[in-house]
Amino acid sequence: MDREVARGHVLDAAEELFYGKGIQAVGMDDIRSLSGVSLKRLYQLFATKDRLVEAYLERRDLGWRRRLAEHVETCDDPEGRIIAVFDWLELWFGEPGFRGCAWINSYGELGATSPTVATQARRHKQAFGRYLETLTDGAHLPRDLAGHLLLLAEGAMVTAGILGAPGTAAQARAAARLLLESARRTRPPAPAG
Amino acid sequence: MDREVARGHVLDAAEELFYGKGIQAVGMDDIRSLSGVSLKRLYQLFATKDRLVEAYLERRDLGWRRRLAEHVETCDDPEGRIIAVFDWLELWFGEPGFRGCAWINSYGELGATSPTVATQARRHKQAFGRYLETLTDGAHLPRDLAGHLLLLAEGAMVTAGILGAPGTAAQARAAARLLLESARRTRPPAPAG
DNA sequence: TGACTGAGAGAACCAGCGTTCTCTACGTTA
DNA sequence: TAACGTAGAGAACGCTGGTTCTCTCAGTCA
Repeated sequence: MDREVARGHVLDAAEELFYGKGIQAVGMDDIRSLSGVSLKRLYQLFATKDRLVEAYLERRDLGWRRRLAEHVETCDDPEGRIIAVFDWLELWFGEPGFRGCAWINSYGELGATSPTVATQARRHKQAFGRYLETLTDGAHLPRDLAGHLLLLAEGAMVTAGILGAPGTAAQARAAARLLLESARRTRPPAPAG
Repeated sequence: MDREVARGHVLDAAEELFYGKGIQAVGMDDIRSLSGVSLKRLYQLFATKDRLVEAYLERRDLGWRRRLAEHVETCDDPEGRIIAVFDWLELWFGEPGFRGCAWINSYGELGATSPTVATQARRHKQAFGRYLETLTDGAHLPRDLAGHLLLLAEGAMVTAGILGAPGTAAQARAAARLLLESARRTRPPAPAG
């Protein structure tokens, strides 16, 4: 089996298990069973469990942000794009197996003891925050708004994860609309021409 | 040593260690060392680690909500009380050893495998949400606002915990003010008399 | 005084798990 | 065909940690 193919299988298994059950609840043996990659090979690909966790979080970060961006880019209106973030959250929350934000969960589990996990969580949230800033910049709205939207989105992820309330994303979107209107009122769009 | 005194010492140790390092990173032996209560006594007080975790989360829930309510009640103005929630978050975030929300962290760590922890986290968040509803009811503002404020507060806890950004609570408070104004505009206070 | 109860200290037991090692078998090349 | 390198299966190792057991001792009551 090709090295890259094996790597992909291992990361697929890691993502399913780590996200679904938590990192410490999953043993390297479980990864082996689900991926079909032998322990020996597994340790050739990832020297320690910590490295596997890091690779899992890195790959998921790229995928998560790509999926979000792809959805947002289906919308042409700069302000609509901001709202589209919350539409995408709603889609995500509704996916089978949704269990909250992988980075929030990992950070809660290992943030205090694993610098690797703490760093990955911080990077992911910073990247998401910067992405929201590109959206508010694109709509000529103040960056304060991006900060507020970040809080709403994070709160929605947590609340949807713990409470599983079905209307959480819609609630966040409604709040986002109100904040967007407030921001538009204080800083109207650049004059045409 | 009196039973209740020993129980208090154990829970003090549990709270310090579980909150600071995560639940799975702390062994019963660590609890014994810090509390000064022997393992035998410890297991007489809490039959299993799971029961100790439950008692820790229950006691912390009562203390956390009491401290919040005490701060909020220093303010007489119904709308000011709503803002006071975010003032209190700012105080909390600034405390030494702050490491995010104990329930969000516990849920991330054990929510998928421990019904005890999942239940405690859900209960705590529901109680906090209901408390916010009493505040919006008291200010004659719609309950939608309470839901939005919950998302902001949860998002602030997560963001302050992971990013440690010092301005997070102030940002959440600013967003809360905007949402409160929006809500007041659509549903003005009940007519006097 | 002498059996009994309860407490503390710490060893012991047992299971889980990260990591490594052994054994076997198969494909490749001279 | 025969030596060799590599891979897989799974046992083994060592450590951690939840839980229980043992031993000792102080205090109590007949």
